[in-house]
Amino acid sequence: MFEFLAAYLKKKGSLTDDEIAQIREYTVVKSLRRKQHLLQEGEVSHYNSFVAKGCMRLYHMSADGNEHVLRFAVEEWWISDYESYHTGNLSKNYIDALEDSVLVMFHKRDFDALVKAIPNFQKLIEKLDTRSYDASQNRILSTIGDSAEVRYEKFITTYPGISNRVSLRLIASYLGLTRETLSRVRRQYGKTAK
Amino acid sequence: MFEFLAAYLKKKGSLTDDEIAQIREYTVVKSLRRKQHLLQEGEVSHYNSFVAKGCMRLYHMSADGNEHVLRFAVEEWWISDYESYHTGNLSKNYIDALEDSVLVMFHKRDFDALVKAIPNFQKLIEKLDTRSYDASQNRILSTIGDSAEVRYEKFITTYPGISNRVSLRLIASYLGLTRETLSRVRRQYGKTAK
DNA sequence: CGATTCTTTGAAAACAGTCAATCTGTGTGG
DNA sequence: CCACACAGATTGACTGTTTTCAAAGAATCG
Repeated sequence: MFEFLAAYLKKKGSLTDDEIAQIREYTVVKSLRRKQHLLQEGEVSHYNSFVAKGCMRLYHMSADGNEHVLRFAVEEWWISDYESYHTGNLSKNYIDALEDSVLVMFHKRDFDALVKAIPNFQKLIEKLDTRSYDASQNRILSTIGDSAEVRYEKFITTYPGISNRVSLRLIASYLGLTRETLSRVRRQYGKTAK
Repeated sequence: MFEFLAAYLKKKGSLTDDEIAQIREYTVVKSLRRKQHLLQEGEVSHYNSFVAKGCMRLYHMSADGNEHVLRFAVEEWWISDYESYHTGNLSKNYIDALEDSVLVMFHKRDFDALVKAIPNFQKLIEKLDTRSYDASQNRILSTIGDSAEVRYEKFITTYPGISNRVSLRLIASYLGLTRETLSRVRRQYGKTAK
């Protein structure tokens, strides 16, 4: 399964075979069945994980038991609870598998060392970090400024690979809507879109 | 005005006087009167700016003329349209001064070089970047999961230095509410809070 | 196939937005 | 010093949107 990460590093970061071999040394491969958890609230997120196969989700559970999806991650995305990962504090969130999945994981300690040691890897990771930040800003803007219909529309056009793979309940949760509202919004959207 | 940045770098990043002198070489100091713009839609955000004095705001203007505040920045905060800054693409946003302000600005070219050259500076900036990302995640979570009242409450407790300095109209815009709704929410909050 | 989860629908209630008017505080010019 | 203008904040009445609760229909998994 490491081969998926190797191909990714070659394609996106132009890493050499030597560099990739070096990275391989520090990986842990983990398989998760659908619904299994990678992280639970109260644990520290020590690992940054590359999704080689499957679909993962980072979510928060509020006091009244409501789930809110913070992120999805499919093949070639990375996932961790970055707040806990960065600070070492206990996570307030959960990560679980929405499908049977395979992850290539790095302990933060090793990941940081590799980033420092391999300039091409560093460049790639920095690019991902800034993209991720920019995506957050766009999500904030859409959430505070767009109607439910527009938010849904933007989501399925921005992340078609996710929207046709996860349930509407989860998309609604990501968008900050109830499933009922999303259901009604889609009916409307179907009409106006074509 | 550079002295404000110097003190900040010493305090937050333990930079030496030599390092600070080196950084000083690349700064541009700019004063803005209230309501003046630092960046307009369609320009590229080439600079990262440290707020030495005053209060700035980054906002988006939607097609129908609505403003949405993406960020505030007061003393010791940094501001830029990071999406444009990172990618070099034209900005979709505006930055203006909410009060008479003084900025210590770095061209991205120089800023990147300094980050590379001064490890302590790099460490400080990386910490800020991750904090900024984590704050974005928390804002997303609050926006999709909390009621208007709770969002307001969290805002004023998280950013008291901002909430007692900017108008309610702007806080409403930051929270994704109309000023009327925020006004009503506050009346309720005043009752339940004490 | 049965059980479970996901999606849709309906009706009522809660919430937030719009528009228009009023109120408040601040600062300016006469 | 007062009168006035101005911007920000509040209020009321109304409209539109979203949630809630309950129930039923569709799809999926074991």
